[in-house]
Amino acid sequence: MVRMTPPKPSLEMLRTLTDENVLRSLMAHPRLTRAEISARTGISKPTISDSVQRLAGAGLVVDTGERTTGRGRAGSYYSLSPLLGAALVAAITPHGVVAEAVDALGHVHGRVRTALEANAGSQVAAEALVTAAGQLAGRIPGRLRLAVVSAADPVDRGTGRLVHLPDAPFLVGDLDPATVLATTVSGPVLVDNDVNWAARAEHQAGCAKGVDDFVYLHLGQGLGCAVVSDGVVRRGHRGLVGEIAHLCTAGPDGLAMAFTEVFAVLGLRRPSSTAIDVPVLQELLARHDEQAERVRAVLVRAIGGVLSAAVSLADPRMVVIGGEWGPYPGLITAIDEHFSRTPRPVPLTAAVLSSPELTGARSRAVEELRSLIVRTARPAPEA
Amino acid sequence: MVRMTPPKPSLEMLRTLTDENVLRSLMAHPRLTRAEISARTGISKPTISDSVQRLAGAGLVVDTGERTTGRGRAGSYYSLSPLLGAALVAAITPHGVVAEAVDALGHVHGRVRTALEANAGSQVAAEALVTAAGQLAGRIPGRLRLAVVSAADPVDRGTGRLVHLPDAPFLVGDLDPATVLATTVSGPVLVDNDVNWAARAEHQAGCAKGVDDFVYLHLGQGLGCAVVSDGVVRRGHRGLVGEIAHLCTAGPDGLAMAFTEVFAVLGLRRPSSTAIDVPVLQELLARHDEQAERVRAVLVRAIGGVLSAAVSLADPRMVVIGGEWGPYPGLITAIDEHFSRTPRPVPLTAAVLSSPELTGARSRAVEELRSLIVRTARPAPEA
DNA sequence: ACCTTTAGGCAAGAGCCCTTACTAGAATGG
DNA sequence: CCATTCTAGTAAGGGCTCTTGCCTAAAGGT
Repeated sequence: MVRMTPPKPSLEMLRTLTDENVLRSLMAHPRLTRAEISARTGISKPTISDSVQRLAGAGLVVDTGERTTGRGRAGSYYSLSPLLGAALVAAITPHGVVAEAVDALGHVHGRVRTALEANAGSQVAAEALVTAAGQLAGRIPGRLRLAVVSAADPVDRGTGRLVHLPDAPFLVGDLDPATVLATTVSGPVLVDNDVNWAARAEHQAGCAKGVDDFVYLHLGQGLGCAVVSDGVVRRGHRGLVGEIAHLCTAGPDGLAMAFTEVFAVLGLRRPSSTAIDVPVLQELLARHDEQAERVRAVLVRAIGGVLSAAVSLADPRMVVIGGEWGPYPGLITAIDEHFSRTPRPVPLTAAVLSSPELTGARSRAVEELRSLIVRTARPAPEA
Repeated sequence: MVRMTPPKPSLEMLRTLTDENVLRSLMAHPRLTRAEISARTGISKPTISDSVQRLAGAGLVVDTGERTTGRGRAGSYYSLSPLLGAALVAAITPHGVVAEAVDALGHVHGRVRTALEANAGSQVAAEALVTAAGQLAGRIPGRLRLAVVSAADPVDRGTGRLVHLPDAPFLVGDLDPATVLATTVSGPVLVDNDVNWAARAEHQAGCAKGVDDFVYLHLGQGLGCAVVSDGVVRRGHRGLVGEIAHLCTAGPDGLAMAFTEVFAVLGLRRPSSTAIDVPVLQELLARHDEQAERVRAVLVRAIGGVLSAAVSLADPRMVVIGGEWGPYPGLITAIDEHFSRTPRPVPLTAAVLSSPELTGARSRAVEELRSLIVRTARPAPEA
């Protein structure tokens, strides 16, 4: 359903729109003269001058003091006020926390890495997150106005909390980023799982660039996937799109079973855990004896079953495979070969980005920060 | 990615927006005085008067000649011009063609039904469609400005043509509604399959009203489903979302096989066809002997496998079951019971609407016609 | 007959954007 | 050194839209 009620027209709306044009121009280009903004937006010079004056008065935009050089009169460069603040981008995995601050221009202002011991627990992760956020907050001129968090666990869409699904590993553990960051970050905290952010990154700058419908299959310690439909990562009602542990597929002897169950039967799960034993699996994928071939064939068919579901329910233009062991060279070609014999084959590609979850979260953070700035025509109070 | 470049502000834009407010008001209410429009939109009376005068001059709006009665000065009623035309809504199944004309108010102006003999072929269906469209075009004051077509086959999203997938029945047959209707309909022809339209209908007015994430499972002669995500029916890259014939699920003896294969093994397909034999299946669902129970158990488990895929990849808030034999009372409760023992159960409901595909297509037609009218009201963007 | 109520019109005013024309200032070229 | 040329920015005026406030017209109630 499209918007039923168009917005009420008013002169204030026009002014706001002009200001938005100016701000967006300065977000795309670090410094511009009023004449350049005018040329870029197609809005007349006097109108731009008015808007810049308004925005400068409100503290959103500052005269940098720099001047143009070259023929003609020197122009004054304007840019976004540094006090507009930044967004926190954080990725939490069982191995550690990575956090950075990013401003409305998309520039990264600092990066903090905290390693975590295995099984350190969500409490420790939460502390590492807060510490990192605090350090970053001290390094930037403004304050942290929002946060975008990637977590290596399913995320409840409504609450932003990490959720534990049956028979799926709970890698990070019970954690509520919004609560944890409430004191350090003044605005909204957006949380999603790493696979979804990775898919976003591959969509914007990776192997799925420009592909508006694709599926990203993550094969690592956990099993997950992301569904990008009409250019957007779809999350579903609770945010659990792509939690494929229980997807019905083919196991050994052609028996139907849950995807995660296949790994259990093959002995590829870590002891007393529902997580995949990645080292064992990688070692197995490297071998070429008969037993390894047999296991690999089972895996390929199981993954094929998952892809048949993805093709049926998402109709992707391509399938991207990522994760710790998914893009293993021999595996992809084997899946591809199996897949090409199915009734609806789809091109298969390995993910190409490193730390895609951070890239994806960062792009969302920049987007969100920009729209926050445009929405609130108000300067961030000094830190 | 949200819009990067906001629209350029101008007074013309305000005027256009005012006109759109007026038109949308008159689309929601058949006749209104200028004062009523003003009250409804919150825009001042003089502005509305200007706009109505403009639109009346352009022929989009007409003074009906009627006047208000009651206290106070009598006001003139205005309404949309009947010459604005209508949209064609058509549903094509192997059994026949149903077509109607609908105007911008959502009123149905005529309905034509043409029965088709079994296996009549797509040629005959195309002729029936053209004939029906021609009849309807003669019954309305304006002309047919667009068409929305429902077809009981998968539809290619890019071309609007019906496509034949391996191992799925090709019920209507090779048909290109856009070409067929080119002479009768002056504008765009939107085509989608009946399951997607049915899901749209259930979303807007049926059992999934207000539910922005759900899955509609169609169990009839063909097997299909629709995925509604974030309030919109998702179609995927080629428009083949929901073509679940090859989805890997559990068959007899717990063997993994394609969904449609289960029916083949159970002997529930029509002879030398990939279509489900609905009468046989219905008869079987009504029986209660041991063999029927056994077959039913297999079906329930197979459908359960499909639903596990839907839950994993779409995370619906609910599952709606429609189709000729899907909403069979005993079947739904059996699926529900089986489903409730899975790790991620989701509420199950039977579809409630009759001819949902027509309802869904009609609502899209009205929406599209309205937006077409609003678009043509604004000055044509120069080439 | 008079009052109340409502639709609609008119006039004044403010705001926003645009065009045109002008001024200011910096590099270039003789 | 001065004139030229080119560009940034400003000023003035105009057109357009929306709003407020007041007025008239017309119908119903008292």
